Amino acid sequence: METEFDITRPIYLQIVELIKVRAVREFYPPGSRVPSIRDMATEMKVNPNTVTRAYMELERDGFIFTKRGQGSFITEDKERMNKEKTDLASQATQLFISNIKGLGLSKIQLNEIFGQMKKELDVAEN
Amino acid sequence: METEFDITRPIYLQIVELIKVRAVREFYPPGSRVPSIRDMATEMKVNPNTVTRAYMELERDGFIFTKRGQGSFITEDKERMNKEKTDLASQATQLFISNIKGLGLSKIQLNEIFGQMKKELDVAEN
Amino acid sequence: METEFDITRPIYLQIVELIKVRAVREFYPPGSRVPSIRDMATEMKVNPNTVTRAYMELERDGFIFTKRGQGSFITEDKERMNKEKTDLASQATQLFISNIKGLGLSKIQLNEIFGQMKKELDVAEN
Amino acid sequence: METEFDITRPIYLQIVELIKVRAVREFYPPGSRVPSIRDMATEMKVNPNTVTRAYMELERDGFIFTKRGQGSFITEDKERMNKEKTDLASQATQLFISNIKGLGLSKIQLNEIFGQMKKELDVAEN
DNA sequence: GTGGTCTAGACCACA
DNA sequence: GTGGTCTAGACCACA
Repeated sequence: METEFDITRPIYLQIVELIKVRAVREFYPPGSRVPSIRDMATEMKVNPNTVTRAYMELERDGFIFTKRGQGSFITEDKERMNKEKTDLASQATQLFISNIKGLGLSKIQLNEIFGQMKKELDVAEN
Repeated sequence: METEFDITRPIYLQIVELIKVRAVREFYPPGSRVPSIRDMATEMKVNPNTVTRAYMELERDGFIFTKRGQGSFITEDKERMNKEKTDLASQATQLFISNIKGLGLSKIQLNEIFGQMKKELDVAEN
Repeated sequence: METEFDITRPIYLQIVELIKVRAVREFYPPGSRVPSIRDMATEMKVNPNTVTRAYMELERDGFIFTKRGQGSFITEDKERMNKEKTDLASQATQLFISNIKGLGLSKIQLNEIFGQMKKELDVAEN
Repeated sequence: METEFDITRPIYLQIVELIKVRAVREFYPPGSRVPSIRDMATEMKVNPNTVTRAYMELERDGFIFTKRGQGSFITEDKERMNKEKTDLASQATQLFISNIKGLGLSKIQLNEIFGQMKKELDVAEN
């Protein structure tokens, strides 16, 4: 099984993204400790090795840093976090555009959609 | 393994959606024949039974109709197709909102995003 | 082989009807659990997939509802059950008519038949 | 495959009944020739041996008689034919009763059914 | 335990 | 060729 529709990606990458989303949303605030590999593996029901790989990726990426014997911590680098936030927003935007493009929606329909988005995201129309 | 990361959905439902997207985008125009179960199974690298299930779902749903011995065809019901288009747009919108919400983006950032979307989707700002 | 004699219908549809008959006759009362897929497959000596298909059909039809991990249950919707009862009666009636029609029975013979039916079905003649 | 619901019976018996129904309805009038084994086998898409067995059954039963080299013919015995007619009517009646019994229909519903039957079978109510 | 999904492969009816 | 049905059997999620 593996098709152009199989949207599964490696589990370790899914964990990488989860950590990023949680950090950006300050569920894991800057400088806070992320769950231990063991705990995360239990939560995710995956093998600890998989979590290890995810944390290695995050560390190489500068998103977390590890203190021997103490655990891993979210970066306190605000620039870094902002970049991540921007990336996530950008990915979401690109995904939306590619999903919507080609549907042949009318401008009226598109404007309705934007209206809804602005309302739900608290962006005042002027 | 079942985690909040596991975004896999049943393959047959992924095929259902693929057909819908292709039809709404008129890659499969109204009334046209969709690939045979065998061909689709080959294309997707899945078992023919899985495709059969997807096609059954689509037929039950009134999205395709089947002529025994001849194949399956996209509905010519314009209302039906419009409803599907609206649904796809709505799903994409909801997904975007849930992805973006909670990132704590500023109004300036959000407006930039809307500007980009409008540009790529050819919606004139006024 | 496909002749006007071949009265076989798909096994899964035969199971669908069996469940309906048993429910209408309250062998499976409203809200009661129907046998598990495995048990029914064993009872019927068919493959579990075939029973699964029958149960899917019944669920789609609103005749049973399924609780994951617990089993499938007969609808408690009385309207639904009454409709089913009426349908079964109607089918039986049509079958009888088509079997009897064209035999060229005399009115006397037909009236004898009705008399027998009324007697066995406890419908008082007046 | 073979369950309590599998209502298939031996093909040769199905052919036996078909011939009887056709004869009683005078599609094959008394004394007329029934199709040759070969023709019937072709019509039914079954093996000639199967038809042979059906015809043997019918002959043993006195329903048809065979003239060497000429074919098989429907009995001209009117008593015999009447008995057959009565049997078919009786079978249909019993089937109807067993289908309807236990459904718990009200007398009103049952009387509606009888009304419909009488109408379709041209039995005047008085 | 329960149902849900999937594969591999067979055989059939229809055209 | 097309879809329809079925078997045998695997593995999974849910409870």
